[in-house]
Amino acid sequence: MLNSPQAEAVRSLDNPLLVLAGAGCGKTRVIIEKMIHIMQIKFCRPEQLYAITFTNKAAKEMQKRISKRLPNSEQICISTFHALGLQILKSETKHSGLRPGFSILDPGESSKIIQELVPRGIKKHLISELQWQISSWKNAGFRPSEISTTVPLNRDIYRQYLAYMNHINAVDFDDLIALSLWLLQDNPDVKARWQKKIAYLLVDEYQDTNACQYQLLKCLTDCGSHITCVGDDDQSIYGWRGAQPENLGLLAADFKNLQVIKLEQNYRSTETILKAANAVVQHNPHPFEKSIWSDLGSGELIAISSYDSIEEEAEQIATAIDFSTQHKHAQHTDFALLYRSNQQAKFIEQAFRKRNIPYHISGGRSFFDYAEIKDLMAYLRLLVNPRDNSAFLRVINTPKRGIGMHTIKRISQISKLRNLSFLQTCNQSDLSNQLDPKIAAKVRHFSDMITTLSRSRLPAETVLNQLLAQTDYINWIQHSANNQLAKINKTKLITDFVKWINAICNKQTTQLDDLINILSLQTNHDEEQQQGVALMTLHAAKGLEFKQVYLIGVEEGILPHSNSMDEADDPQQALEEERRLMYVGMTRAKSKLHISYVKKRKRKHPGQEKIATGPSRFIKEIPAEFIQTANSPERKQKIKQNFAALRAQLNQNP
DNA sequence: AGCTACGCATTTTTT
DNA sequence: ATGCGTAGCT
Repeated sequence: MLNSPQAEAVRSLDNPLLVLAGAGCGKTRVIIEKMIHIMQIKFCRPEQLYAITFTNKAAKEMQKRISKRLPNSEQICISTFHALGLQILKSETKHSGLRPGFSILDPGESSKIIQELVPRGIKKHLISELQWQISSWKNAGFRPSEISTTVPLNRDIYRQYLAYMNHINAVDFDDLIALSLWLLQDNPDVKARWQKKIAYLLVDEYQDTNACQYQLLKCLTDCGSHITCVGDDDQSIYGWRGAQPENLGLLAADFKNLQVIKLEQNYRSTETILKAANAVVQHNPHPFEKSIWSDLGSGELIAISSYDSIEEEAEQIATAIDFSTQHKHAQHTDFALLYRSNQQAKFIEQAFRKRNIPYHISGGRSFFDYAEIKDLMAYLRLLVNPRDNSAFLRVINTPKRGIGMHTIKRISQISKLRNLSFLQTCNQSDLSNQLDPKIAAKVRHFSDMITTLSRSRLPAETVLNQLLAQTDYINWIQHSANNQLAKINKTKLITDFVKWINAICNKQTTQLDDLINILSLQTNHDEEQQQGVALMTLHAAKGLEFKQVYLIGVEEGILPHSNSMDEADDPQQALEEERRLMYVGMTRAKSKLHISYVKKRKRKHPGQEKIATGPSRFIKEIPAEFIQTANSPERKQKIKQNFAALRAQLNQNP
């Protein structure tokens, strides 16, 4: 059953709608019910219904939930912002300046391109700063011509970057949104077509939209009535990526007759957890007043513990979870450990492995981060997009075929002179005049293989198998692995990739270029192997819930993170965002929240001495009435139990 | 000359 | 456990 504001949000179809929903108040549910409602009253055809999320995970989850309720749900367009951008760019190649088969580059590749555009000898951190600058300009929706900067050189590099990306027929993640926006702005007829195509637009996690995404939304709906945005300003944690929680306010200014509905009843957490989280986030200024409440009872107090070292923190938590699962009927999946940065997971993993506690890490290293997968992706990209120099550079000598840096430099020079891509240059008939004939033969062998395969028009899975066979890739991987385990793991990686591709091909498209684009936007393969205790960053935890949550490393310098304030142009805003991160973490817990901090922690790289760190200021913002203090009788009792359990275990396996 | 292999510093959050 | 710089090696 929906509560009355939820039901009102679902039924409100005649005006633009903003749903301000607190954590755990059922905002995703509103989106799903609203889609079902729209379909049931036949307000539009399913392919005209668009739901936009930020992560693939959220999109998948939504797709799954709606497929249980509607027969033709797969025709509804549920996608991420980036996937929508891709869809627009792909269907409008006539106007975008891109050619079919264009590549999506990852940030590593885009960094290398910037490196090439910048004067030689520029320090690495300046390059990443420039990359960040370009990204921010795109996130703001600024074209090079629209920028007034104190450093005109940066703007020139931005311009050159866009030109080079176009030359190699590639886009980066930010381009998917920015180029889509510019395309619609420049072509009113295309814009009109898309506005017609989208009968109703629903946006999840609206507070995470950046200026560019906001403008895109405005373009797609023409400030029309058929938009529903769902968001929570207290959960805006992507400011560093250009997200503007101000977009919540802009909506009222730009969309006529905006209706605002608040969802304030929380169905997730106990009153204790909710009140404590609210008390923390109330230290931030609030343009929109919300008062979240719950009728789930007060429940347990929040446990706050301090430890001498990160190792001890990990050991104690592992022991406690072990104890709960063995003696208190708790499931491993009831628990989540949340932390500020990925590296904090390392010690927890060690402690968990020692005790054979099952766990999974989400968000960390993904399938697509493995060099082998990047190699194969680059091969596939090059087949579809012969202008993709980034892909070319990755695979020209992988596996090693005796083509080294100097040869590559030479190919690059010739390419520049003739305004060709690297692969096109390799296909030139006079190549053997330009290079050492022996090396030219090797280069030619490579380019022939690529060209033949790309012309073959074979189905994706066959192409991949051919590629693996002709490059002898698996053999090379096994040869380069230095131990047996690595050999097995890497081979499995490849076979998993092949399986993965077969699965996608069987399900939908066999077009190689579609396949590659889908894969490029896939960051982690969060397949249903989500067993055991969940380990993830606070960012990755948004939208999820767990019976018991451990927030670890809640110290000054970690949460709030020192870098976030040092590097921000507005430290106050950065601090507020860190506080919201704390709020998001706390509100993930349904019944029990544990918070811990460490007294001494290894600091940065130089000299590895441990430095004393204090508990986070956010801990002090939790009213004492909700806290079960570390030296309370219950706490002491628990420590005794844990210690006994640990000793028993150590005695069992000496 | 040009390529391969061994070694040294690196992590805030993500599509 | 990756990416870049400097040696040996063919």
